Formats: sequence, C-alpha cells, structure tokens
Amino acid sequence: MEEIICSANDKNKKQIMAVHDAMDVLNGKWKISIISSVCYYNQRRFSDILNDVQGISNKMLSKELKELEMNKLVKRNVLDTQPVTVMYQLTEYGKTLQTIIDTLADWGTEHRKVIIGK
Amino acid sequence: MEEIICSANDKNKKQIMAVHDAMDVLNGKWKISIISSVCYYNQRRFSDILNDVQGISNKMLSKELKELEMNKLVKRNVLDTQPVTVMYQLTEYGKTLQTIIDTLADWGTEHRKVIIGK
DNA sequence: CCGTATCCCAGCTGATACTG
DNA sequence: CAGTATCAGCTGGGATACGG
Repeated sequence: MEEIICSANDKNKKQIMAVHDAMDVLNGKWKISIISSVCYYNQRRFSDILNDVQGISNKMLSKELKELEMNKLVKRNVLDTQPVTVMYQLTEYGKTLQTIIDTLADWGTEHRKVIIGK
Repeated sequence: MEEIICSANDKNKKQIMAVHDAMDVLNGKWKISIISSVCYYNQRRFSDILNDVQGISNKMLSKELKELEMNKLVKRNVLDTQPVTVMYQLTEYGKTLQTIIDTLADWGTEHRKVIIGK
C-alpha cells in the first residue's frame, strides 16, 4: 500500500519535472506567442511577427527568436530579395509543439468568453 | 478565392490572440510549474510546492500564488491546526487547465529524452 | 509552518535612433 | 525590411531576517 502511494508520488514528481523541462525552453514573456504566430502561418516574416505579437519590441523579438533558433525550434530563412526578406518557420522539432499551442488556443478562446462575460 | 485567404488569416489572428489571452493568465517564470504541482497532487501545502518547484523562493511563490488566486485558478484553504496548515488546490475553473498541463508534461517528457540523448 | 519585510542588484524591457 | 546600438528605468528575484 505504501509502495503504491510512493510510486504515485514519484509519478507526480516526474510529471512536474516534465512540465518544468518544457517551460525551460518556452520561458520568457513572449516565446509562446511568437511560436504561435510562426506556427499558424507556417512561414512568417520578422515584421509580421512584430505585428502579430501585440506589445513586443523589435529588440525583444530579435532576442527571443535567437533563443528559439538556438533551441532548434525555429528556423531562419533569408531570401535573396531587395531588400532582404527573412522568413521564420518551425523546424520539424518545433512542430511537435503544435499540440501545446492548439491546447492553449482552445483554452484561451474559452477564457476570453469568461472574461468578456464579466 | 481571396475571401478564403482572408478568412484564413482572420482565423490565424484569432488563434494567436487566443494563445495570447491564455498566456496573460499564465505569465511569469513560475506560474505553470506551480499549477502543475497543485494540479497533480490535488492538494498541496505551501512548503510542498516550494520543494516541487525547483529554484523558486518563498517570496516568489507567495506572490505568484496570490495572482493565481486573483485569477480564480487556485483556491487557498487554511486548516485549523497548530501551527497553521495551508492547502492550495485548483478551483473548478483552474481544473480546465489540466489538458494544457498534461500536454506540456507529455512534450517535456519527450524533450528530456532528446536533451539527455545529446 | 506560512508567510511578510527589507535590502539590493542583474538583467529584462521599452524608447529611440541608427545601419546595411 | 530586418535588425543592432545605446540609454535608462523597472521589476524579477535572491538573501536574510522576522512575525503570527
């Protein structure tokens, strides 16, 4: 009986650690919003993301994108145009975040109704 | 045809806004980790959460819990013991976050494998 | 045990301006 | 367009100590 309780606790700890591991990569005020922009549009330019993510500055966007690149979640593509066009998209690995983003979008949609209802 | 593209874009915008709305409540370095602790244990004491959420200080935990209370995601229960015991649990509304937490835990579990694999 | 109070600093962040 | 540079303010967050 005690072992069951114990193993149940261990499982909880693991779940909590797993959430922590996920948040390690998704930390920062803007990261998840940026990912959602890139994710829903498949491809997205710097200035577009700047518009999508309400309130972010170019400095922060630049910084957060770099971190996402370092974590192999986002890929940067420079197109040979004049002036330069830069496209951001999710890497294959980044696409595994889709479920998380969708779940957040669903909850956010419902949450908005609750808030507006007040 | 153009209308389809346009409405598709509108849909993307809405999704991005929805994610943004969700993150509005889940902002802060620790909030999601705290919720996962309270959520997986159903009930959790202040000092337990302090242990679960690796790296958080009592000051930050106190502050974040207050914000979660204000947003009606977490409920605070004071038990009449000596010394006082305080239990935190998710409200009914907070429980609607379960799917998000689970999704994050799943991704985090896989992500950990990838990282350790390196 | 469950916090609050105080001190204090690194780094996050916004604003503005500037470059290729 | 896609950033970088610089300045300056604010806040997140640690350490420590204390109160109910």
